[in-house]
Amino acid sequence: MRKGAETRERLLTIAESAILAKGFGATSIEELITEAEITKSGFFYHFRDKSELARALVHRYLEKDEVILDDIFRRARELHDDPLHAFLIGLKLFAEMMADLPEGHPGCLVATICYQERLFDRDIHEMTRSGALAWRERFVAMLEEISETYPPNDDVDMEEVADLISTIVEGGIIMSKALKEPEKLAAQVMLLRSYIKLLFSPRLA
Amino acid sequence: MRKGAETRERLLTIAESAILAKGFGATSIEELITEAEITKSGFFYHFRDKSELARALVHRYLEKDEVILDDIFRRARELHDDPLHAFLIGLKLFAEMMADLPEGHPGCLVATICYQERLFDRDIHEMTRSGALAWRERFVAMLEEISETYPPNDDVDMEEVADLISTIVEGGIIMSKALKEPEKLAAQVMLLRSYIKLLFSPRLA
DNA sequence: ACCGTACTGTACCGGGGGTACAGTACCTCC
DNA sequence: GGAGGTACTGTACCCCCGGTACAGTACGGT
Repeated sequence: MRKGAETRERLLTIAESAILAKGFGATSIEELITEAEITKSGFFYHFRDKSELARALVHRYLEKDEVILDDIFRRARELHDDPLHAFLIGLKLFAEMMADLPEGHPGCLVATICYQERLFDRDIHEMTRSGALAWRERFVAMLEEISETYPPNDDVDMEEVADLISTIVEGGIIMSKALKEPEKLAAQVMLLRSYIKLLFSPRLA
Repeated sequence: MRKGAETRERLLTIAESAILAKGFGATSIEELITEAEITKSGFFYHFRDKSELARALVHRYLEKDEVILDDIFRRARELHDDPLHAFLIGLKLFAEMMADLPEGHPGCLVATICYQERLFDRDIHEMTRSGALAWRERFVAMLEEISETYPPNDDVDMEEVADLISTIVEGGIIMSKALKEPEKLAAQVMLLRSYIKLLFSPRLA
């Protein structure tokens, strides 16, 4: 039981980094078991097929992601009681976390899956979609609380602004990779912070 | 000569949509030649190997992209002589173009390649990087002209703002796909427009 | 008639996904 | 201390696909 879960986790970790670097279709079960030092039978003991591996991967990824975001914005709220300032602090903490990744962000599983749609079944697409909707709901709640105190300086839909956060993180990861500038992601998140500041700043009314 | 170029173009078009839907590694030469109705030998007559196909694909993609952007921002400038208003019009035209894609944006080749780095050689990475730098230069030039007349309302680096445009397009494509909301991309580009408006609007100084 | 272009046809190799089982080492619980 | 479950290994096998090699050919222009 204990040992099985460890091997499974090791397989998932190896698979995640391989898939983010080469894509799902180009990642062979062979290379995963070589790196994990088990046999092919061992792999199929843990996962019925490659598609079950994908499901387990996305499940684990989204759960970890939730924990990280919960943690950052909970700490931000502890540092400042005002919703706008707490949110700006949260974005700063997030940007710092992205800047602390020495080789840049390894990539988002949701993005990989979107760019290889045809390889995955309806289940996986449901999972990534609800992951993206969870991001939206999290940020919409914060933004609506902010706009109660600070009327926005432009007529924008808060749901769109919430999605803009995910958009900039996803886009920032790609631009970091394309430009080979790992620090780009953090810088783009800080620009988002600049927009939030301008959007809600009462001095500019 | 004439017929050869046609077949080659057909292969590139088929390959592009297959790669954007399934990834490079998962796209088989077999399926490309089946759809193009030629033999495997015919494929290898046009491309030495899969990697040469990739190079040709990226080359064609970036050239088309340049033409489209040139066109949009040239027309925008014809519609308004002021650099800020022309840029805002250009973003609107761009958003409309994205909204007119009935099935949503098919995806950006640069993004696919970034998420499958290990499958491509140095040449291809140089091509995608210079593509991203070309986007930056195009927008930096416009933004600097704008900031001569309209001092920005926040202390931001114009190179970062230029990259934000690419970031939002790349991220918007992913969010459209993840959420299965094709109209999301256009909406996110319009939010970027809102940021540019707030950043340069003299009324908010 | 000849030459280049644009292919087709055939044959072959090795690797990878996936299936099917039989066997086994180890631990736990009764 | 035996039974049964967990977590594997070992072996054998099938088919498909990427990729290579190279011989042959239909056709259009000069």
